[in-house]
Amino acid sequence: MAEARSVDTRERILDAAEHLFMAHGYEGTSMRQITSGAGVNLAAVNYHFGSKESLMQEVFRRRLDWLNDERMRVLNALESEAAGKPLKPSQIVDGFFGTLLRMADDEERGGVTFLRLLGRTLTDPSEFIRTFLAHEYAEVVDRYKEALFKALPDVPKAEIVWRFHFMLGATSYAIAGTDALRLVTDWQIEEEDATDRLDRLVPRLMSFLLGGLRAPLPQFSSPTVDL
Amino acid sequence: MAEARSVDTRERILDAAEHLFMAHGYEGTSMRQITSGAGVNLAAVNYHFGSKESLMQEVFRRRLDWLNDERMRVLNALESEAAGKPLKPSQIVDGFFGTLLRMADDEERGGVTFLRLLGRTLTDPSEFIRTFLAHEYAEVVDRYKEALFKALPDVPKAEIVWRFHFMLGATSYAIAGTDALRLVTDWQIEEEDATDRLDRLVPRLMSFLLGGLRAPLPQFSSPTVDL
DNA sequence: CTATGATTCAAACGAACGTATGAATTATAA
DNA sequence: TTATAATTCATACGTTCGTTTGAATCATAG
Repeated sequence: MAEARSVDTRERILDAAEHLFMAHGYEGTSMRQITSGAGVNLAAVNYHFGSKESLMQEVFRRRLDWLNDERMRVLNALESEAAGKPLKPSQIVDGFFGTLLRMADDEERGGVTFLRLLGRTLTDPSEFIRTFLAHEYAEVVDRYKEALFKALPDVPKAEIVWRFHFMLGATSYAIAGTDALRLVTDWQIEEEDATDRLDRLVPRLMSFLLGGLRAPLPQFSSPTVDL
Repeated sequence: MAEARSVDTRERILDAAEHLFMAHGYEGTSMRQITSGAGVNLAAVNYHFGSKESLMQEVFRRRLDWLNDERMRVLNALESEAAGKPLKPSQIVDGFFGTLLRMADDEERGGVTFLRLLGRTLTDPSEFIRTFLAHEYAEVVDRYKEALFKALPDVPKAEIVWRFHFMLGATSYAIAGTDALRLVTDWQIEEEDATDRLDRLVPRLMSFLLGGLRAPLPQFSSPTVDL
């Protein structure tokens, strides 16, 4: 078997695809853009991955396998250290979302490119993508949900699930980077440069997520509560 | 001028496009899907709108013009009633995000279909779409940011802008509907049916957003704060 | 060195894409 | 009714899409 070349080619394709899918989306990226971006022959994608869909899945699997393993490892460590007692919500939130955000600094694991790709893809309309991601995430999400149930016994489970969902949305936007509505413009934030911004993003987002997670429960029945 | 037919045709195209863009995205929807979905000739889109891009913009303009006018109206009313005093954060958040969410019940203004489309499009990679949306939103976002600055004088402006961004993300996911990671499954929330869910979503999300907006400020310097 | 399998390559496939055309049809106004 | 403008229609254009093919090139094991 001649592996030396093919491994290189596979990796080059994955890198190019990751970047292009991030920049232009799945449907908006053509095979020819990918292969020429990777400097390989057009047929290489179908040879190594079978199809464009399979390539997309492999782009995510390469990163998500490590991420979700790491999330599991962190949660297991926290729980064994707690010895049966409930964890702090901040620990759980940091284990799930902090672990994700810290990938931004890890260029070997895709860095900001993959994070932006993931953030944008979570709302992607393509059915096969959402199905694939849901499957990749199912186990780890379940574990973290259970941990939150135990950590917040007074909050209805349905409420926790919703707030998990909201936290995912806030995080997704935080990492999608290019602010959807140009809310964060450079002239507005004079005091920090671009390198600082990422370091500060994590504590910023964590404060927000925890504030939302532990907010007072909503009052359904009463009309127009004035809080 | 023969308006009777063309207005019908225009509207039918916009309705079909709105639904298809929501379900399959901009790039994932073809002109032929749109025209056959609307029951009109293939050439009708280019005749009435000029191009696919212009159609996309018109799909949004039709809804956003009303939404942002309404947001302005609400904020103006609140501010004139407050007579110079700062507004409550809850009033501002409800004016911006509540006004949006209440479109879900208004079938004449697109209902949940448009809300899902908007939620998904805010992270869309296409440059022309983000540019267009940023322009459509610029004025109203600026006014609401200023109101928040005044309502929260002790919070650094940069922090408020970021939290606005986070709130937008949480809201986007809340309305994108099809839970990205299948977090919210039917069997998990037995006590409420689908019709209830939307009514309850607004107070749920409002609690979360306000909790996040008013969360303690993040501590940047200290490593691994244990809150 | 040779044989075998893995990989790369140029070229082509049919299908679908957004758009344009010019004639046919319909509505409006004189 | 007739002239004129607006709209619809079937059809086709040129391009790009994802995928396939079969030969050429490479690496490696016997």
